Amino acid sequence: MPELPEVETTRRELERVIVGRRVVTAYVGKPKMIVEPGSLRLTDIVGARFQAIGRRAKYFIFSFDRPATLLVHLKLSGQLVVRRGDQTLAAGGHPVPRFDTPLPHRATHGRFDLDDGLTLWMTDIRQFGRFIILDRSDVDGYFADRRLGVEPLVSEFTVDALAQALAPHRMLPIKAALLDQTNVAGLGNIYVDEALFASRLHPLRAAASLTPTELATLHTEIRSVLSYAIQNGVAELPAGKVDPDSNFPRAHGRFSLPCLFCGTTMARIQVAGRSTDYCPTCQGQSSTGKNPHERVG
DNA sequence: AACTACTCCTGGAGGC
DNA sequence: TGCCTCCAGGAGTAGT
Repeated sequence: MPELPEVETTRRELERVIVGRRVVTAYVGKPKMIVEPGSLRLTDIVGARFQAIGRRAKYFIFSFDRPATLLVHLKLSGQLVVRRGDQTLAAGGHPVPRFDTPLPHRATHGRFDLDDGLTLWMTDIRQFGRFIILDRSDVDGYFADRRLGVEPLVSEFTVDALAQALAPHRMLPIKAALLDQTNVAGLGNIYVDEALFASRLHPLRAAASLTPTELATLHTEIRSVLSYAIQNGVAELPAGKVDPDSNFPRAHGRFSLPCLFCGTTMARIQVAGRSTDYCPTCQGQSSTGKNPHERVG
């Protein structure tokens, strides 16, 4: 499920390959996947040249040498692949179907032929992904309308910013608060579990109840987990389960497996309608800020 | 304002 | 083998 690290690593791959290329054809087979809030249409990017590929939260921002701008959201199961013939030049997102699958796949819904023989394919088993066409000047407003929170990897994301975002949520579980894109933008189910595990925080702790020490730890671990994933390969769990011998992800997908720190069997609960894996020992309800590992060894 | 429940989809897994 | 049910989850919306 593409979260911030998957979108960011994919963005970098795409940027390397398609910036400077010109769009020859733009086709999206499912009308419901096209969002055109203004006067611009998908066809308005035909003939345009890619200038830059940006990212905000889990949105790709494709900028061109004209005002028409394309946002892409992969939601749960979208993937982007750039091919020249059978050769894959860039790929990212949900790994099903496999990135080397012959395209178009029956779940391929977007096809953008570029000059230089390249094609950008969008495949999405669940059809939740979206192509959003906006005027360049309306992009900031689009995100503002969604009240997207701070980006966790920019300097504006401080401990204080995190504290302010969580403060209104007196009853909401910290897990639910971190999934809410208006608080922090870009985290999803996997990396919230990872950040809470690394921070030794129980997912049901009330968001506004964190001590200053816990907030500082959570702030550090959110950045650490995201940065690690971007640097070392992303956490995709095609079958919803992690490889038992892998040490990443360390929490999500490890339900019923031993905690990598203390050996306790990892538990799974539902929080905000999402499967949430955590260690009952390391992430106890204690709000003392004491690290359970100091006792476990 | 804060929070919950539901919706969109389909493939894969597990039960019998 | 073959049904059937359940599960996975980002984000928008409606309702409490």
